[in-house]
Amino acid sequence: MPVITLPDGKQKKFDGPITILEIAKSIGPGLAKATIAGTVNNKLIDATIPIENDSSVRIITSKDSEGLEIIRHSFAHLIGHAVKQLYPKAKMAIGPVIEDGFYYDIYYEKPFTIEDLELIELRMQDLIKLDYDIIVEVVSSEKARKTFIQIDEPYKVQIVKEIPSNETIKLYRHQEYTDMCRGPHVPNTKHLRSFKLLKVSGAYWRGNSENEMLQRIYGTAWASPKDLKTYLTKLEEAEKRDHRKIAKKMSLFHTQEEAPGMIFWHQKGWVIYQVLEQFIRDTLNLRGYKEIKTPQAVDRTLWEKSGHWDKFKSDMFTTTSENREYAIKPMNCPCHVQVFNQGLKSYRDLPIRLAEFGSCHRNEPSGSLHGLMRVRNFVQDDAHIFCTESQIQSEVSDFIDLVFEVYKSFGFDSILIKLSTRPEKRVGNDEIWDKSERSLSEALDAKGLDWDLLPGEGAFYGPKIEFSLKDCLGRVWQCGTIQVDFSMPERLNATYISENNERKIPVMLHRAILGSFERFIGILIEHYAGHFPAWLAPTQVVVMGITDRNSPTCQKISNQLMQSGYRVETDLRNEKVGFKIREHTLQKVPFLLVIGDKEEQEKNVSIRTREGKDLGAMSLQEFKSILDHSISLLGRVSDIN
RNA sequence: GCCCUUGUAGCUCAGCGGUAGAGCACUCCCUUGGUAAGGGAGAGGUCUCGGGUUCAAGUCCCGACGAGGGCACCA
Repeated sequence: MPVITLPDGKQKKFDGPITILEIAKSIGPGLAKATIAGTVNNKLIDATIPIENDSSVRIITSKDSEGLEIIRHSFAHLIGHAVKQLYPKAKMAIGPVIEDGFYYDIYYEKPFTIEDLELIELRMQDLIKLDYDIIVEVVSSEKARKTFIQIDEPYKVQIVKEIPSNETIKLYRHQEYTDMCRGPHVPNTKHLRSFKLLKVSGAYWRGNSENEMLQRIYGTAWASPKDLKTYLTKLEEAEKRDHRKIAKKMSLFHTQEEAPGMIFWHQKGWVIYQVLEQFIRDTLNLRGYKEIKTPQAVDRTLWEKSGHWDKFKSDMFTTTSENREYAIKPMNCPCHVQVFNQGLKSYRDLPIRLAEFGSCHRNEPSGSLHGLMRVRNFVQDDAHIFCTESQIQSEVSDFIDLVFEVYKSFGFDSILIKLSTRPEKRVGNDEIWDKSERSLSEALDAKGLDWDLLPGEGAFYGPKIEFSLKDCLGRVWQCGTIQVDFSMPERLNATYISENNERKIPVMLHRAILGSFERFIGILIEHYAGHFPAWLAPTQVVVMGITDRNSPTCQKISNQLMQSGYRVETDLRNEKVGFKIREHTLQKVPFLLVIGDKEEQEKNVSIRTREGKDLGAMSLQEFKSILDHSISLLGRVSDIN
């Protein structure tokens, strides 16, 4: 005789075991219709599993976030149902929920094509329309094992094997199709309405590249057709922001076959790059960093000493000369230690902060290359801080402030922070790792920041904090980082003289704010959709005339602006002003300056913004102050779109 | 690196066995026009590269390279 307590505190008494669905029915038919699952004492449960004891219960519909997740999970099963009908020989592996959707990994002898995907989607739609009940069955792991052996699902058998044998397993029956899941799932396919299969791709079984490759079908699903449409529109919009497309239209850079993963910067892209570099240089100079420059290619013996040769040999580009082997540097730190090692250092000299805009090459796997986001040649806003152990925390703390300040200058407010700790392949003893990891987490906590722990994801020489930004597609890109390194200074014989006149080994902090300029510019292109704030805009002003008569004046005004240090173009082409306005607006130039007879007479310039706003006529002096103001805002503008 | 898709004019794309096509851009001519495309003419391609099938190959097959989407990797 369970007593059921509802979220509003109301209690209901039932004569015997009762299901979520039945409780919902007792409240009202509308609710019953919308019921997807429930929670019993805050634990998720299927709508059709009987509750025996007194419990507090919550009913879940598609309006709850758990509800949407359950819907997506059930859609994954529905892929299974459809696929097994169409391709009986397919073997189902795993089908989890992911952000905005779900996928299913499947083994099948032939690769699925786009046409297969359409067929599967159509079959799913047919199955949904049957409004069939999904039957959940709680069984022993032995029974589950036998079931999957019987229907010849080897991947499921493997998964069952890894579940402790005393645990029960839930089987979900979709008519003739049987799947297995922690659940819960929707009780009927009538809850599955708004979805779309998006793509097929390869994926390793268990995410391990040693294993066979399965085929992954991705889909998205939502509580309503409206939500689905909103999401699909968002995807389209995001695609328009793709930095590779925008960069082509704006002529920022290109790549070509002969140099995969390396960037040919065009003038306009290079302007952005240089403005960024100077901005970081100025910022670092104010904070006691000393900029240096070190060699591109260094003898392999240095990389052997630093430990890179051992761990990353195949990822480095090498070259030989006169029987000596060199590696093109994949990072700057070993060279920075060489600079530190010149001359005897005292504890009084520490911390020493050496910065370099160092060009690095890494032979990244071909399949990982992606526009500016993942390249083989990149430049970091790199620096290494040599300090004592007692200085670590304050250096880390200052750096975190710096990162947030710099990101703010670009208008980034959602920053993800992750702390990565010791990996399996590493140098240095556990005591050192304990100390390093603690110093990072304490610095973060002292600032009251939210962060995620990534166990085992640290660099081989030390733990790290990573700062990541999200791009328009929701992909997360790591930018800033700070890494504690107790090992490399020792390996490369860095020392300083302590207060007690002893030789001691400094701690080294590897750190970057933007990460690579390439990636950061990629993120900026997508973030601004090409509408760079005036500070970064490759061309800040275009001066154009109405007729040929106005050309000399245009030229004069352009020259004046250029002499004041602005980035200016002059458009004297034999085209109508509307045509020129259109072109430069599409090129996202922030300010368009129009000169006609009227302006010439009144010694004015007419201003139009790329947003289409007419600022009217004004003196050149007035315009300059508008431009100065716009530039001084940096990227701290919320209305850039 | 692995799986799938893909590579035609400067760009975006059509053509899918029978001697290369469109729009935009480009060049020239006309037009001097007041805030998102004025008009006309012309030029432009070893169809990524290398093999093969065929009387005949952008078109079909194999391979290489690049690109796209994932997976794996990311010091």
